[in-house]
Amino acid sequence: MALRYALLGLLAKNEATGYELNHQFKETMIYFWSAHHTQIYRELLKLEENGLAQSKHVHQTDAPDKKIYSITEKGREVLQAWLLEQPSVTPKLKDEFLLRVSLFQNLPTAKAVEYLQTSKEQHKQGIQMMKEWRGMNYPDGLYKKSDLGEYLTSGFGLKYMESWVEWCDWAITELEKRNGDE
Amino acid sequence: MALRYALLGLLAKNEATGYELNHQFKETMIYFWSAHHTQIYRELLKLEENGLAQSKHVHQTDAPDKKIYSITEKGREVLQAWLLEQPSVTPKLKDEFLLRVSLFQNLPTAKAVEYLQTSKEQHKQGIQMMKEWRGMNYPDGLYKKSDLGEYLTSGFGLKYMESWVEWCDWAITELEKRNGDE
DNA sequence: AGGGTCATGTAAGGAGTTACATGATTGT
DNA sequence: ACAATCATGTAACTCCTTACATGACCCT
Repeated sequence: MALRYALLGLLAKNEATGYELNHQFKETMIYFWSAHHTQIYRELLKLEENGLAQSKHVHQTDAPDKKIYSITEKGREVLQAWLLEQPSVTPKLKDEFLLRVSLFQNLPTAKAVEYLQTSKEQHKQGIQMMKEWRGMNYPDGLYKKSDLGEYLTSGFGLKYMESWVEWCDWAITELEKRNGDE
Repeated sequence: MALRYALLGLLAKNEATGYELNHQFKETMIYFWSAHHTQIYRELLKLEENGLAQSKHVHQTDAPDKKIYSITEKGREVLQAWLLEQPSVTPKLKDEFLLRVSLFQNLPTAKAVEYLQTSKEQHKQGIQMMKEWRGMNYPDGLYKKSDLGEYLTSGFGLKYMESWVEWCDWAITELEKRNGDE
């Protein structure tokens, strides 16, 4: 059900096409949600069926036609109700990289260190990109009220990546300490 | 497919029943993977079908009968091969709480702050529990080679929760700064 | 000439969740 | 008396992923 509310949340800000919503997902939600475009398009059809969103068909000559979705009053109410519900306690993360890390005793140390180093570099790049994005979107730390959630979660994303990098450094040190006794 | 390797990884350490594997998941993998017992039992049946694990039935009088699974040579090979594959770049986290946070502009500030405070307390308790668990399992920071992965990922879990708490503090401050202009 | 962007979808299959089912023993 | 622990599963359902499909325009 969460995808439904993620889409309603984005539509509560601005009307958008499925294509745009897909990009917004990738841009601002990577650190806590993800969805394929196929899933987004199907969920949008359901939103419309249930009267939570409505669409208007727009004909274009220079590009394929598109459907612009907007949230309905009922959609806003449903979103509100969900937000006021008691959130469940479970975090429920799924990270395949950490799953691999949990099995590092089955790999040669050098290979494990290599994995960590690659991941560290990727996250360092992510930090760089996030900083630029935030600098662009919130100059001088200022943001619109409607961007509050995005501001807070992008702050989380940054912190998450920073602590990931620190953890990589720690883990590499730990691996190198043990190097030799395998 | 990842669940399959998670189970093979646990079985590579020790033979275990589905019931035990379910508990091991909850104890040591919460910060990067999760699975319901129903899924685990189904996957174990498949592992056996594919010759990656084998089971022996054990009759008990004081408790229900059980099936002890152990990894086969083929299972170890398949696990090895997966570990050596290039890990994919995508993190693919799903966190319903952060999804709610991303929509905080639709909630009264007081409610948003309350959510953050509750989450902060939960994570502080998690840190406490994790520290005790690590103190018990790795006295003086020492661990067995076979626990390397667990040692590294539990270190990650600790760091993750700590940075979560820090982020909550920051987010609460940000919310309180804006309080009044809604 | 080839790749990227815009734009929307269907179909098939795999992964994950929820409800149901059983039943003895142990602890509060 | 009631809840938790041990122990395993089926069935129905929803959610998510991957492959396939179309086609014009723009940039290098």
